[in-house]
Amino acid sequence: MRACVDFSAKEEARLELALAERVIEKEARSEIVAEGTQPEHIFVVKEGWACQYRTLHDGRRQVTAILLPGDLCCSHMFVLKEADVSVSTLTPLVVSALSRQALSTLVSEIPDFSDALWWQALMAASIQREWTVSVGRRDSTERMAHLLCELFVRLRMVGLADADAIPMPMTQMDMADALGITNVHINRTLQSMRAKNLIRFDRRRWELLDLAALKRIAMFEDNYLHVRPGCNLDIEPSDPCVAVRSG
Amino acid sequence: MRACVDFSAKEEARLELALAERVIEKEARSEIVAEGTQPEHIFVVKEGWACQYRTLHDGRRQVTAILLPGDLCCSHMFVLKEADVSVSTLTPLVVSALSRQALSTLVSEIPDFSDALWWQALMAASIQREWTVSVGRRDSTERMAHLLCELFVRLRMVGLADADAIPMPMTQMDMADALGITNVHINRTLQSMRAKNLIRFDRRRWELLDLAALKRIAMFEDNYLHVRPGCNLDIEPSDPCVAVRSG
DNA sequence: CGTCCCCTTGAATGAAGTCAATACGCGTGG
DNA sequence: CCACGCGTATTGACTTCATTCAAGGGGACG
Repeated sequence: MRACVDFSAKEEARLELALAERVIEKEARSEIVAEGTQPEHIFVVKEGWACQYRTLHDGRRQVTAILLPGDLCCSHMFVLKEADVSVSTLTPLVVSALSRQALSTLVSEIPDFSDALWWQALMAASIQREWTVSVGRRDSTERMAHLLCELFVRLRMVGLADADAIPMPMTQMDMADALGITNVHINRTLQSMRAKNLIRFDRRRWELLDLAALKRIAMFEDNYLHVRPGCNLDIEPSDPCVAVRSG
Repeated sequence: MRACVDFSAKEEARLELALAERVIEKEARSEIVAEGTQPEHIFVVKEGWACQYRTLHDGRRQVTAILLPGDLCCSHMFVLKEADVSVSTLTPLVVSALSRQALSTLVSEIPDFSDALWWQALMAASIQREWTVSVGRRDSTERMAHLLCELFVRLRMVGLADADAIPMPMTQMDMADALGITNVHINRTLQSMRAKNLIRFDRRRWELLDLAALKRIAMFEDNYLHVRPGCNLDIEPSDPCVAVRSG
């Protein structure tokens, strides 16, 4: 599922079995996890997008992560006592729920599973760091460009992006809350980017007209997301993104 | 060392032994880890402060974490391929270095050590998320207040803060890079906070004159940092902060 | 006693926020 | 089919917060 550790066929099957155990479907724009509660399960996103966010007393909201297919949701909740973030769907969502029990069973049955969990957690932390850098030190255009590059690479890794376009279910309001900008200013930023022929959109499909320029503007680093050398994002996504275990 | 898991006396001793293996001292304002390199060790801070940051091409810098005594530095580097951040000391620093080997030995010898590592990683991630919220949705005064509250609580947990004051080795420049603000504006923010009798400083010792007000301004949540109920920050720090393992 | 780094201050500028009005697309129900 | 409502996108005018640039101050240290 996540291209980080190469499981054997048997392990893969075991994993699939566990993930098939309890599959849940949620409609678009519904809350999965509420801040302050102690969720029973962690979730693995199978289809659709979700976002993780914190809301301040006065209503200000900051999205802290976008969850795409293959991502884990709230892996921290079994160690920390309660959720410090909320999670809501952006699109209709299909997730596998894993109980604490199921998780520890997997850890004991699949030798490399623990490594996979670590990889995923550290990856998420790395993305989180870069988001801090974005909101702290990039201006609105740079932030937007960085978000688009990140989403492009991540979607590409799981075969959900064309060579030059991505689906975009987020509203401008969602983006505003993700980038720490107001929705009005997001709109203006997007317009200026469209005027420069960097992007174009038709409904919920966004074309990245000049990916190289976007990366340059965003100061997007290719070693970000620790993309495997064997994982060539330029080729068609149908081509399997071969996982090579480091070390 | 980290108040998260209660080790037995024997385990504690084993841990101390490992940490004593290779102790390194660094002078103030020196680089420990450079972005892009693959460090040989992870570090446990014993004394002093350090900061983790990313630098963009054009020199803009964003501090992504402050490392205090008890904190782990760069635990991700054994899983991810190379450092995606730099780390520099703020004060003279004493750290224990652990090789990958030493780390995995500890994991196998101390049953709960892996849990401790997880706790630390998820804790760091939680702080990182809150920093994203800060730079994204808090104004300069709120950010500063939040940083001070966070440092107060974290220092208090390791017995390094008085009831109403903290040491502050960071320059206003460092704070600027941590909060995503310019140093000039940090200065103005601090002055306005001093004028409101929220803080006062004498050299590198900062008094938090009205912690309740600071928390209110920062919208600082007490469940942030997942402070254990048994860990009362109001009492004297000399009083041991008893660790209670959750679950 | 000079130098360097850090802190402080002022004036001008700029990026993003606020408020408010309008437009658009889409599904619902009359 | 059209009117309506609702959420989202767009636009303009104005304000605010923060940056920029530039200059001066103050303490530590050689």
